[in-house]
Amino acid sequence: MNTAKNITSGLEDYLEEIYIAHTNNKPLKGAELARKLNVSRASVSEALSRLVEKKLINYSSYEAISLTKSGISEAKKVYQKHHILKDFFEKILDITPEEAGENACKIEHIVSQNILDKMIEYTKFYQKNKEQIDRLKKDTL
Amino acid sequence: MNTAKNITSGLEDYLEEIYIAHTNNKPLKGAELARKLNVSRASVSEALSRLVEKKLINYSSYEAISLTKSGISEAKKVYQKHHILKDFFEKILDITPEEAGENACKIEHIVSQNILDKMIEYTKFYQKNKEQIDRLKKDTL
DNA sequence: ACAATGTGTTAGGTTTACCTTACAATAATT
DNA sequence: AATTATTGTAAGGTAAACCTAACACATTGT
Repeated sequence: MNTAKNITSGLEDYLEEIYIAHTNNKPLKGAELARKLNVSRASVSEALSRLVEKKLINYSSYEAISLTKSGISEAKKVYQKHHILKDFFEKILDITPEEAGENACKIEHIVSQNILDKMIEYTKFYQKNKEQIDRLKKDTL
Repeated sequence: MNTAKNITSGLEDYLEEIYIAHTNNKPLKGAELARKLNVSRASVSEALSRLVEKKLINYSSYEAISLTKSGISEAKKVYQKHHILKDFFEKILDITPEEAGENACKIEHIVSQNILDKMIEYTKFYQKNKEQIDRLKKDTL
């Protein structure tokens, strides 16, 4: 199978960036994507044709890239993973937003759903009990 | 630069498995490594020559693989990362050892040192305050 | 000792993801 | 409209990981 899902980490990064432009209603062209992801225009060109093959985006030369329905739902998944991780790193581990984001970017492609679910749960728990936990922290460290 | 460090995720996996054999004083041959890592003997053969080039292991055909000094220190780093992650997933997020291990295996190659340090800190904090935190958890969930 | 089993390497391929260079097509500016 | 700038693609390469098949070399068991 090589048609729809089975998206690779590499492609997920492109998809995610396209999704961000999509949610901001900013038309996104290949050259801009290349700049955002720090890759060459040629690499973007290849990646976009793979995404078109997989029917995750609509795209033809010189036009803005747009997501298909299944592209949106795939991208949303990746984006959510990213945010669960970033949030967890920031809130629980007190990592700066930049570092949290960089790590989330890489880990989002490989972490299991189960761990993400537990991270959500733990983040919620922490937020509900911030005062008590922070007090415990002060006493410990 | 292609001589010593700059070890890739792929090679780290080989190195880690060699290190485990090393700490258990079990002589390890290529074929056994292939079985452990679920790759072909051919792939192991290639990986081992890359590790020899990088002076991380000593090895010649039909002999047990051994780590050089710098191999040991590199391997130790990877192994520690693995355990910090595994521990954190098990203890803080209540993930099964298997799943924690699988995730650690992949994430160990990409996570930042800073996050690992915070994970250690948090794990320590948690263990010191287990009762109180667990009580809070029961009240929340 | 010799056949069977196990181990290692080579050669030749694949896939993903990236690159540079060069050129083509489009858009923008003057 | 013509020039300049931007954007896109094609061709050709690299590098890491992996594979299978075929063969060479070693070890083990009878």
